[in-house]
Amino acid sequence: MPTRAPQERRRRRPTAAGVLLSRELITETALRLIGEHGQEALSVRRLGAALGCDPSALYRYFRNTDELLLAVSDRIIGDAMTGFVPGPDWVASLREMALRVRDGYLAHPRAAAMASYRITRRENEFRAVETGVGLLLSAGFPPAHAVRLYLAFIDTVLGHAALDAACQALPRERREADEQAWTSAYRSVDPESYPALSEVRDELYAMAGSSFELAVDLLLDSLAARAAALRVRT
Amino acid sequence: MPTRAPQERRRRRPTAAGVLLSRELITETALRLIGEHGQEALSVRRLGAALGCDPSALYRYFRNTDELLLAVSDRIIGDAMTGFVPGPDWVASLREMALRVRDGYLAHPRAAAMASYRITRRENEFRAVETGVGLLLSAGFPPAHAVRLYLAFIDTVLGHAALDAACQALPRERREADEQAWTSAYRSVDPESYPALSEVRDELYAMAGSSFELAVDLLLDSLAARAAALRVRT
DNA sequence: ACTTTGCGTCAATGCCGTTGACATAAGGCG
DNA sequence: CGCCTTATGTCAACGGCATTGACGCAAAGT
Repeated sequence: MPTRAPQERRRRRPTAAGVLLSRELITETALRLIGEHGQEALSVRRLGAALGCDPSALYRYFRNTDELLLAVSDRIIGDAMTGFVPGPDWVASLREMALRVRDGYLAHPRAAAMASYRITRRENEFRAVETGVGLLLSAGFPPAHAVRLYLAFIDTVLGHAALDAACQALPRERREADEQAWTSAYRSVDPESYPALSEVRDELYAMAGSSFELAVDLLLDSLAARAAALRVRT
Repeated sequence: MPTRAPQERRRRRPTAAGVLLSRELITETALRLIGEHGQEALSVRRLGAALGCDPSALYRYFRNTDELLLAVSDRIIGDAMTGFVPGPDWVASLREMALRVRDGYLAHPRAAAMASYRITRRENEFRAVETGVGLLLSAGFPPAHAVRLYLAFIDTVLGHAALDAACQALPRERREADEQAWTSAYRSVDPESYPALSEVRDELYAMAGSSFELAVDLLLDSLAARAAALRVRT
């Protein structure tokens, strides 16, 4: 396996522009490109241009763009969770965990959009599950409940994060068109056919935003209520 | 109605292959293509081939591929919601709506991934929003709350549906490997490093399933609690 | 110093969405 | 019935995309 050897490269050769390529440098540059110029800035050709090398040189380091994006995703997850330590308040801790995951995804929307539903089964994921389940156990839930509730929690977080990231990853004009729909198309519906929509027409602008925090808070409220009910019963 | 009503076409002309094009036929064929061969099977050129017409003919019906995608997306919503009539119990009605949307997306797993986060601005989506917001208004929420809570609700539903659909769309062996991970890799972690995981090891198999219904029920519990609190306060 | 070979470069392939010019037949109108 | 307008299918072309195979140079290992 000449190209994707995980071990240190033995031969290194500067590009025409004098750059020394490496997997790290490539993933970093890809992240930077996405962050600076939006999602459509990431193509093999543009990445090559940004790195000062021929586009095809990247194939010495990644089998294809999918593998490159997975490498980028790995890095995102790691970045998001580093430094997180759960506190004594399990609800607040789960909340912070949710926000961290969301922020990590939103920082790199395009990569996130395609990575959210892929299970990495790596160190970082182990630690996240351990942390989340541990928090629910500390809340007093029995193991069977803790596992199921954690799944509901993390899927809600991931689902919302993926949705938000996917919106963010849309080309600017499409995203703006989608958002404007709530203050134009939706505002001017026929009151006869759509009475509820008409009644809330002055609030519809809120539909353009993200519901992430509200949804997480609603979910955590439910978890807190169930934990409290448990404590009363026992 | 601002639904950009594409008024009935007056002139119709068969393609070289003898097909009469229409928005309906095109969206149907697109949906079928995606379902049969994955979302990368959907390109203007392939769609043209499947329809027996020149690719550029499609631009007589849709301004670009994005608009076509929105039409496909709206059709999924329509299929999911046809025949749904909200009952007097708003919680039960929202629950049924959630399940219907989930099933609609699962019926087209590959299309769901690319459609879940878009705002179609079309009739079926109008009706769905009308229904959902109407239910929340009937629960006693003021307009501003109804809109925000509906967004949290539908995003939770769509987020979960997209996750489930994305898993469904994975190649069989990969999906089974992912599911088995919860009964193998995760079960055998080091108890010292991962105490919580070890404590729940006999329940981890549940992580392989979907948390959709539990998550929806948790959310609806929260909504019901807030509605009750509202009623007490007033 | 000599050989080996990793890897950057070049050129080419075959996709993709989209556009503008063109041709033709459908349908209104007299 | 025949003309005229125009909707709409077709064709050719453009520029961008990911990916590949051949090539040759220089770095590593001896």
